[in-house]
Amino acid sequence: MATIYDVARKAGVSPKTVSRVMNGDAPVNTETRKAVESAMGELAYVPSRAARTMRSNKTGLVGLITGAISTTPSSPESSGLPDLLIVQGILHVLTEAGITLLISDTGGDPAKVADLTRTFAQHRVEALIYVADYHRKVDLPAIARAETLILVNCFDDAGTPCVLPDDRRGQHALVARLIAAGHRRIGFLTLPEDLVAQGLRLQGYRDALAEAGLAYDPDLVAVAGLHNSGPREVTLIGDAIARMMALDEAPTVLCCGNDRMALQVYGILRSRGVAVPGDISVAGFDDYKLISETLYPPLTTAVLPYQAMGEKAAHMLLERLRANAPAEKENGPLPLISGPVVWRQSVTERNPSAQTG
Amino acid sequence: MATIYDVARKAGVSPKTVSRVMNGDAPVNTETRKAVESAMGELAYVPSRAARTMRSNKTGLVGLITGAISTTPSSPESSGLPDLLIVQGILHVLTEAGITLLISDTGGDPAKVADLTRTFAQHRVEALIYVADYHRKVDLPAIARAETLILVNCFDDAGTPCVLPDDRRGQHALVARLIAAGHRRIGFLTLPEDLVAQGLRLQGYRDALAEAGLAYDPDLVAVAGLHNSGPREVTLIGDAIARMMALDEAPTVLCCGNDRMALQVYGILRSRGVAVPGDISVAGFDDYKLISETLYPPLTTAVLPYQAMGEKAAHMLLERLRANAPAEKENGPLPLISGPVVWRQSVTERNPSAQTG
DNA sequence: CGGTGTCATGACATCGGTGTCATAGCATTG
DNA sequence: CAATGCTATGACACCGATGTCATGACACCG
Repeated sequence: MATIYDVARKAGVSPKTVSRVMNGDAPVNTETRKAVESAMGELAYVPSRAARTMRSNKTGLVGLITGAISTTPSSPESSGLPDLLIVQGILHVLTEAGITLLISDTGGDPAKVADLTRTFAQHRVEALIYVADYHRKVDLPAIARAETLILVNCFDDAGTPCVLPDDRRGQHALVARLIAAGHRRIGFLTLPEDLVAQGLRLQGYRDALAEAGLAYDPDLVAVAGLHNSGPREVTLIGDAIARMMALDEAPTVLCCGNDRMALQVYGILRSRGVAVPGDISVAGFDDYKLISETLYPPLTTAVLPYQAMGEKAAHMLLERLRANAPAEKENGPLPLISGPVVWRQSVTERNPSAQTG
Repeated sequence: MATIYDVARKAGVSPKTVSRVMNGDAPVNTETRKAVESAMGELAYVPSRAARTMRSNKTGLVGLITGAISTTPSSPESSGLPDLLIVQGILHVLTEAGITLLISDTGGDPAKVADLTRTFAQHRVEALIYVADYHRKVDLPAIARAETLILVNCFDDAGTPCVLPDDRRGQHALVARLIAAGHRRIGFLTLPEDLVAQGLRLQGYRDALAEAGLAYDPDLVAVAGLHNSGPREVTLIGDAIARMMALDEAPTVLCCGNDRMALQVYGILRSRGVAVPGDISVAGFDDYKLISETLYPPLTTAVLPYQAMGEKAAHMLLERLRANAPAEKENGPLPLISGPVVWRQSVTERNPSAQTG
């Protein structure tokens, strides 16, 4: 591979002049520039980042870790998707900014974090991003010390900067929209109770009810999600639905903890001869398009903006890099990213005047 | 950040000796070694890859590009998932091998490939991987010249090494298994005709029929998939099903082009009062667990082993790197990766003696 | 006891860029 | 015309590792 010396010799100038042509940091005579540029072209010269890094201490690299990072055991709600979508969002923004992403995966083994971090350190990454596969608290090994570090889809006790989904607001918006559509009895089949998202979404649900002056009825709320699909979850959901449908005032719509659960609810309801949305409406959460757009009828759901979270994290990172502010512990409000409600045909409009929202 | 000189000074030795301790490439006195190691520990020394790269010309970096690479327009069957799963597979293997992956995304713009490739070249990546989001032919810009390059989920005319899914074998295995279960009239709702996978899977379908001595009946095959979900696809699939069900000898099972289509088929069948699998069986393709495990009843399907394809590609890469054989055009048989059939409750066993397979 | 081999270590050059400083050439200015 | 300033360029050192070679201290052997 050609070096700056080869180019310099071919163009009949000094290496430093070639450097100046590349970086434009000092005036170069037009003819000299042309000579250098054609020499670079002929030799297919590509400057070496390694050499450049040696002096400038700027690598243009950022490290990203997905998979297990916490030292606490984790409950894998993991479909493996969210973290990948977040990574895509980060990738777009950073690529645009000329930053190259080093990506590693713990493969589920938290013990590997130390190794990966060291590898990143060897490459002198300018910052680290950790992406969790579902909204949760993490317990960071104290390795990623002084470095700029940003957490996505997770948070810790130390106040490390993070980007989180606004589960509460999302559920609130969805339920408010259901109410606007004329629904008053809103069943809620929640995620497992140990998930952070579950508590927040329940709050959002209650917020929306309170805002509309509706009473909170515990009979309409049931923990019905498990961490994985399977016959046990089908039973759990089925029982919850049966209980709710048997109420004096049965729900007119079922909010599900996520789209995956909604998919199960479709099957369960239909196998019992209950039509969606003819007999009862169904709503999800996440907007996994693979499910929400494909279900028949298509699913009304709240967007969990994974891609946007990734983009937000990338922007925060760029800002910090420019400001040269490493790992500033923020005590301001956390950046909570919320997504819109997507209205599809799985929910009936009981109140034709409520087409807004 | 501490350098090898700092460590050497602290330990009272020469930098070269520190280097020897790190690399173990020459004998070092035990006491000297201990002194050096404790100096490294105290200074939290991490060697610089950049400096190391300067002499050795080994970077331990591999570049990966996803998104549009081809200069030909593409039809986006893309749910965005496959490429991500493939990347995960690659990531696991390469991380294990101590190689760090530089990942970029064209964001759908083929024009960016040149930029990305140049960035990778600056980092002196030792190889390039391109990952497509669905099985297709690509038309590579002639940039990634001499370098070791591997294509995943796609192929080109130039004979660049690639890893592809064995669509034909997968469909063959699935249909053979259906036949073993006693099914004789097997409907096939295929993917759009312009997809490479469609032709291969249709061949697999015919292979299995021929092998069992069953006649191929064109009435049982319909192109019913579009590139995206939506009312048009629902209509297409619905019409195809109606036509097949009205045949003198209606199918007892419907094979769908992929799991997403199967999900639609579930909805369409049930909205017409047709029970799955009571009245008719359904099979998919891909084994997107999010769908196949969650559908009610769970979906019988053929695994499209994206993760395994990624792993295979990574292994091929490692082998080439070790052999130092850049971009050898292979003319041997292509590595086609096939996955198993996953048998779930969406297909009835009509022949109780056929529990094998 | 001198020659030879092994062990342990250091001096020095080098990889490919860039920062610093010097300098030659020419124009401008008082 | 001498002093000053700007343009364009090069010489040289340096970033932090490692490859090459030299060397001093022993041990072993005949």
